[in-house]
Amino acid sequence: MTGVPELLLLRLLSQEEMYGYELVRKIQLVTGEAIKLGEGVIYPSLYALEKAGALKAKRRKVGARERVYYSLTRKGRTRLQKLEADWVRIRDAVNLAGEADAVS
Amino acid sequence: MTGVPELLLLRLLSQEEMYGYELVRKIQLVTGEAIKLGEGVIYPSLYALEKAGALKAKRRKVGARERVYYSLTRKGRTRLQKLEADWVRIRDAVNLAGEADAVS
DNA sequence: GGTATTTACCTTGAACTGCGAGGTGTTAGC
DNA sequence: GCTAACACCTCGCAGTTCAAGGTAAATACC
Repeated sequence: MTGVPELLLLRLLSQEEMYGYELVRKIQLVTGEAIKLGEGVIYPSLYALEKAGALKAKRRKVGARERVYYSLTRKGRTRLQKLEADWVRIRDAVNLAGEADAVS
Repeated sequence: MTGVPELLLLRLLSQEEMYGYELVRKIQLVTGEAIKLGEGVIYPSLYALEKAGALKAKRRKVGARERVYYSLTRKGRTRLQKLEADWVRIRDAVNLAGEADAVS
């Protein structure tokens, strides 16, 4: 209904490229622990977004360890804008419904 | 993740008892067309909530036509409070993430 | 009188989402 | 040498949401 995980991923990646494990912790950080998305959510989401052409992956060796960095494509930026708009629409609608309800 | 449909249902029914078909239109009305939940969402939700003890149903004849009116139980009010709190948590977290992201 | 729309109920099957719990191997600290 | 953190990945379930159907009565329209 709201697509919150995807929205958060695209938002963060629109700022700077990051890798999966990093995103898991970053999301907890920027939401003040309120939203915790596990790796079981993050990794499949990243693959789906990459497959959809919204993200591009870049494998990079850091020492002997490999990380997969993701960044937004042009298509990804378009998608982010749409998700932001959707979110605002839903958020405001729910708030509106709350007020209308309280008043009625 | 957010349980928006259930939240809207419980909110509306906490104000006054209503029947399924009425709820479908009411939700469109109070959200300014932004959220449209079809009968395929509403009816199963109502049954589930009734089964969970959050709603009670009252069949009433209006003319020769029968309507099923739903209203909140005490358990339903508790559940509504929890959902409201959850919603605020998610909403604020997403907003917070947006700001943190824009600033960083 | 007949027909179309609206009211009102309900079900089904599928798609999509989200997640916990698992597994592998690497690096760092003690 | 051992434990904890790092970093990747997958599986299968459970829950949510939906479009599309179907029934039947009431109303509106011609």
